[in-house]
Amino acid sequence: MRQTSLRAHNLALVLRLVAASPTPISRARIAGASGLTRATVSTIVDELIAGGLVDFADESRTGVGRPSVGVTLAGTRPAGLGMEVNVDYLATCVIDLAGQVRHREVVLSDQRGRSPAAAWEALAAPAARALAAAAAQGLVVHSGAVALPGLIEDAVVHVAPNLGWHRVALPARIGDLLVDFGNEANLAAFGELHACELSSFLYVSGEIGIGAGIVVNSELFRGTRGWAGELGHVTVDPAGKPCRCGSRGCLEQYAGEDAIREAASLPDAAELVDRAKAGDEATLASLGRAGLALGVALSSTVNLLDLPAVVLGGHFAPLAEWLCPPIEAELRQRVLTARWSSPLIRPSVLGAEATVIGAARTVTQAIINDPARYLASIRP
Amino acid sequence: MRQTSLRAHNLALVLRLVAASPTPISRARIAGASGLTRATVSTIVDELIAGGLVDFADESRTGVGRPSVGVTLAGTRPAGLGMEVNVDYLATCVIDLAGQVRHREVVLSDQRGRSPAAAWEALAAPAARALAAAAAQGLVVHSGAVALPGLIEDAVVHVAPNLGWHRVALPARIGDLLVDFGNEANLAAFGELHACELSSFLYVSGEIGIGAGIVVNSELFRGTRGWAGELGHVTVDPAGKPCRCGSRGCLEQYAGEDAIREAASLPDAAELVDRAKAGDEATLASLGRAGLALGVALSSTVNLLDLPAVVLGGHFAPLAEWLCPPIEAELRQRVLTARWSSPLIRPSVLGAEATVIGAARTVTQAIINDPARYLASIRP
DNA sequence: CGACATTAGTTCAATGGCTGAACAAATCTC
DNA sequence: GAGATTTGTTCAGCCATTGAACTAATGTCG
Repeated sequence: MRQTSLRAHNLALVLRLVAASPTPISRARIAGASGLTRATVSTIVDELIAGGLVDFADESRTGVGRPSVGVTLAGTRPAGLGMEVNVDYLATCVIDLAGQVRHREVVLSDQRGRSPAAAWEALAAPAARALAAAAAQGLVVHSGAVALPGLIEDAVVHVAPNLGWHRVALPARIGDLLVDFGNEANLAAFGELHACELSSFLYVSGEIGIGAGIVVNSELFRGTRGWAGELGHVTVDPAGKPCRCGSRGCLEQYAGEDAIREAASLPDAAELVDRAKAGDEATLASLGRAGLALGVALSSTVNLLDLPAVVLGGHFAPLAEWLCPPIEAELRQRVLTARWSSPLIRPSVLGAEATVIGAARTVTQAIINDPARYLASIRP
Repeated sequence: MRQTSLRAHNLALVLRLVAASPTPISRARIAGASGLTRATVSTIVDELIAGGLVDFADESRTGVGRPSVGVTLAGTRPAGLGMEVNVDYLATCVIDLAGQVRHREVVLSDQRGRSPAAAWEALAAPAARALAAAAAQGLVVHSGAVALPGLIEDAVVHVAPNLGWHRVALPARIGDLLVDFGNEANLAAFGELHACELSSFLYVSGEIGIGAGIVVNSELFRGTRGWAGELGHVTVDPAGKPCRCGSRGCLEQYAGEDAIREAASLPDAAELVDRAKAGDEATLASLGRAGLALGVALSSTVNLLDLPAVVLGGHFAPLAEWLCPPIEAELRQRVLTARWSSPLIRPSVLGAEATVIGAARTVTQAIINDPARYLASIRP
């Protein structure tokens, strides 16, 4: 470790404290919380202000002693562009450093059977609109991130079954913007992490397939190659229904959107919530079976990973009312530690927006985690 | 981060490089590998030598240029005492900084129904013998670690079903020695990590129960409270055999030692290997069924955690010959990524010794990870 | 109302630790 | 034996943090 990395570390430390504070925080309090001296904090804050990452707040604290000048995250300079290519829609969003959503758009557009190149082309227009909207608000977008429903490693999609993609090399930029790529469920979990007060949970993403993001102590667990969280292919019944992955009895065959819809004899999954509310027998039975299967798979997951909470996201979120009871019953029975510490189950806070917001958040979070690199990149 | 923590970080960085090198490594090469200057590395090595953590090697490299003086881990000063309290035996071992096993002892002693206090008393004698053996070799034992087959958190055993323990507070010392406590499977995985060349794997511990340790990028994944890895209670068949944990169809009911032995109609599990070698039909069938169940549970685990390898430890290690084929068949079918990257399955290198060695290793590894703290503790 | 307590922020010399260049040491090659 | 090569040391310089003294701005209380 070099000497300059000490400063890099402390820049990150201070910026993290500013980001974690809901209200403007004084340099004196930063010093107290970080263990640094007030002198050091002042020089570091000066550097962050010069780089446009934080700003002084207008109001100052009132009370005994000299009033403090609050420090907040800058609302304008580095923003993040999040994008999502999913089976039947494209989505974009822009968030600022503070995590505020400043622009959002969803374009219904079926990607099944389309080539990756066609998807990039389709994404170009909403991405350009997002950048324009950001510019209109004085935001400078630093870079972008794209969420995809597939297994991604080193800028290659190994497979994205529901898009029909296979071994697709990903572009380094969309337009002029540097972009990164990530798995849909992982990014949704990342988005949810910053929107709810939980710091460890399993985020279950119910889209056409079922994925999951594992968050432990506020960090995403990615596994060796970033492919952790394939909950949809956890075995629920070894001799069960064949799955298109080649296995049998995968969770997806019992709790996937298509499986629930078919078992409820519905032509369109969008009707599920209404039918369930209306008390439709077949729908309720189908949801009960899905909840049971989810309960079995989640129990195994919790036993393996020791997670205190499960967040139901994507299409599962609005169905939580009917899915939670059977899931909870299975967890109570099957989780070894449930007797004295039962896992919490609840719907996602962000719902369908979790994925794009999470993608955009990776951009801003990378800056917050390593401000020195960002500062070096904007003026060498 | 303070200024002194820069030195602390670099002490660890240099010591880690020394520990990672199989042969003595020169200060010049440490400088090259660490990015520090030769000057800095020299002062840091001086400090480590003064603290007794490393030593200069006797021989020096021959070749063009000034011969280098190698640096190695010191073989004497801080050693670790590992202990294991298991269902039917107690074990102790002493390892030095370099990871060499310098003493080992196993005492057959049934702990079922004995109180925790009785277990500590039984452990005192072998622990004292280990300390004496260490002293006779000039080793200074720094502290100890005890492996237990149960769920442990903050020096409390929540439950250790096979020992019959429940909510047991653990002592901070055994004799005069500071001790720490850990889960048997986790510590075995930790031991195996340093004995094999894999850096990411699932260690499956087949004792009376079935546990697992999850290792990702050379780090143990502990979950939120340290209870990750309860593989034995992953559901293999939702409507299957009832388990004493209160659930149904747990892996332990199909692949636990008792389950395999009973299905093979054997009075003693020790005969399993001989019977299998002799080609006994019932034994082979029982092992086949166990392998299948293991395959199902491991497939789900690999899908969730993205692990490239599975190590069969404990009683599974000598049975690997018969367990591997059905496990591999299931993994090929059920692991989503198996088509292009099939997980490796293999028996443990350390076998039954993995757990105690892993426990002892936590002591020495803690010193290697934070030498500054150790140095401060031995002379304030 | 004014002295004092209190809290925030700045200044500056001192310190700890790393760097880089020059140098000394030990070996090999030709 | 001269030169090339590599290792390790010495030392001045630099960078970031520290700690104490100082200034600044407010509230409190007699």
